[in-house]
Amino acid sequence: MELRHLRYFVAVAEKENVSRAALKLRVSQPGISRQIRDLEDEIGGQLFKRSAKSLKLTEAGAVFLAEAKAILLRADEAVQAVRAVMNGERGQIQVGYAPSPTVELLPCALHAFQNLAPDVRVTLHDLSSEEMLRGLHEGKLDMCLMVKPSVKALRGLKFDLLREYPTCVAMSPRHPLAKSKSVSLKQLAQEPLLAYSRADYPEYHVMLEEVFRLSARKPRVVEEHDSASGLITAAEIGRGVALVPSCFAHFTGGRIKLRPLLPVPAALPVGAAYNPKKFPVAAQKFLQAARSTQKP
Amino acid sequence: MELRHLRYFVAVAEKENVSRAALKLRVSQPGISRQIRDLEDEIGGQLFKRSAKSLKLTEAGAVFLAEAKAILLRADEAVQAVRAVMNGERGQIQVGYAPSPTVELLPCALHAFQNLAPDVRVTLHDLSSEEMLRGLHEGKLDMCLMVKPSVKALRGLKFDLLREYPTCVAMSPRHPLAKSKSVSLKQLAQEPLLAYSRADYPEYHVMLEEVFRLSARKPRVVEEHDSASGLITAAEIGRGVALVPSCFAHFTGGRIKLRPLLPVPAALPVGAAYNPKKFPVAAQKFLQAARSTQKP
DNA sequence: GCCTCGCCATAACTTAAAGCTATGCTCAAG
DNA sequence: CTTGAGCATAGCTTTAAGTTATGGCGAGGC
Repeated sequence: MELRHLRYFVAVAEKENVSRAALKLRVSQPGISRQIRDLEDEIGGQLFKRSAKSLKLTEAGAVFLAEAKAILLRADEAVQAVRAVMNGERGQIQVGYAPSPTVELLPCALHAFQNLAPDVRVTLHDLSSEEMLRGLHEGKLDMCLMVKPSVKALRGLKFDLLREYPTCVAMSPRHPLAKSKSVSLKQLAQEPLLAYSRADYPEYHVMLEEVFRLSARKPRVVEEHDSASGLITAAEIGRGVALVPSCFAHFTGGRIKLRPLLPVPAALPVGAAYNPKKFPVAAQKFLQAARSTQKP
Repeated sequence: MELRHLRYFVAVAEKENVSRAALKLRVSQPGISRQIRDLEDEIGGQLFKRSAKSLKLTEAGAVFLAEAKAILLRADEAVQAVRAVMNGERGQIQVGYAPSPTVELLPCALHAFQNLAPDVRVTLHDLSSEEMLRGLHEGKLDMCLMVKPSVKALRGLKFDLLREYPTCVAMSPRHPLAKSKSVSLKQLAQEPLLAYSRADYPEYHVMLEEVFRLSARKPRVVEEHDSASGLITAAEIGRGVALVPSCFAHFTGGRIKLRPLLPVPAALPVGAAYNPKKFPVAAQKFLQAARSTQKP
């Protein structure tokens, strides 16, 4: 039995007339007659009561008509569904992300993507940079929102810049510097400094050195933390000040104040990394959605 | 797209290997390759990621696999369902019946049929004899449980005898005759008689004449009723006695007593009428079930 | 580093089956 | 009784499914 049999059967059943059905299906009448007979042979009984002038469904035929229509409809829907997946309108993507740097970008991107492709499920994976790059290479991740990795670390992956957050000075609202509009490098050098741990965040210390190259005094790092929340909490209770990207404002609320540093240092580049060799349409749409969000 | 494409696709997807699938399907490997390619062309995208050594489903392919399996299953079930209808194991039959004469037979038959063909729905139609015979001729009814019609009335229909109920005398439990085991024709002739109306039940009056042919005295009909319940109620309150078939015991409970008449008159023949030209398998099974019930 | 093996794709050909034209048969209406 | 609508059958054509033969590609072994 093939779908053709069902298509012919449905047409004949609805027209109760082989010739009309043949006309509609753009094939000859004997062709239909033959296929219907073959179908009846396979099922093992009559689907139509034949009279000289027309044919009517038997009870069994009526049951089969409902079934056949349902099957044909289902087949149509299946093709539609698969095409939707191929067009990135349906399906699932695996997205890695670095929580702190993407605190502003990620919600915006997700929101825009929700409108663009509501039937694509996004699975988020909170991962380290290394894990993300590995996941992209292995094909386990479709895209990652993260701080721009070094060209060497990318090894064939692509990176699209989506945001740049200037580095700011974070401090307790009660800190004297919180009253001024900005902080000079000279002022900063006199403060006890809170930093990310050198072991886990070597790039952060590269950035620190870069900032203090223009300064006579070396930075006085009094504490190291292995997470953004630890760093922020330490700043909040006044153990020192920290250099953080401006986007941290989105999750610190009023706990700390952020003040621009002068001269303005290099900004933190945040964006999407992906493997151009394996970049599903749905993930492309996600990137497109992320790109469409305004850079504030 | 044909079911063949789906069958091939499912086999390849499950084996992740065209050659093995070809072996299982008993066709050559290039044949399968070709059909899969045609399928992909029609859908408009890849269902498999090809590598030299094997092939794996794409995301779209995975979605289509689930759909294809469901469609094939559905098609199988459809054929099974239709075959069940053809075998009279499923479907619907229209059964006419005369309520009073079938009060014992009908429940027995329905019960037996319930066991024999639980998935056939029986639609019951309480009809007059004429309506039943007409319905059978017109094909609106598949079978009728009724008093045997005259050969002339049948006009090509068939009748199978299922029960014979001897005619009895019905009377109030307080009636003097209720104390004796049987009633003689002579005793009956002295009682005021309750009868069905001549207009609606001519056959009943033929029966009355038949019974009283052996009697010197003519029957003294004091009331005529157009329904069994009216007749029984009249007997219950002592307005006379009535000649009714013995099966009436099944719906009168203790309201009236039934006593055999001596000499025993012709019994009431009750059975199934049907049109042999149009006698669905399910209806045949119903008749078979009815026949299988014990004649009490 | 090259060979071999397993597996898929393509090409060319064969065969099965879908489809076409022509025609016959049947029943109903005129 | 004829006519015509409409289904079935027969015989032939064409399409497409299926076959065998072969080439190419990458993994794994020597």
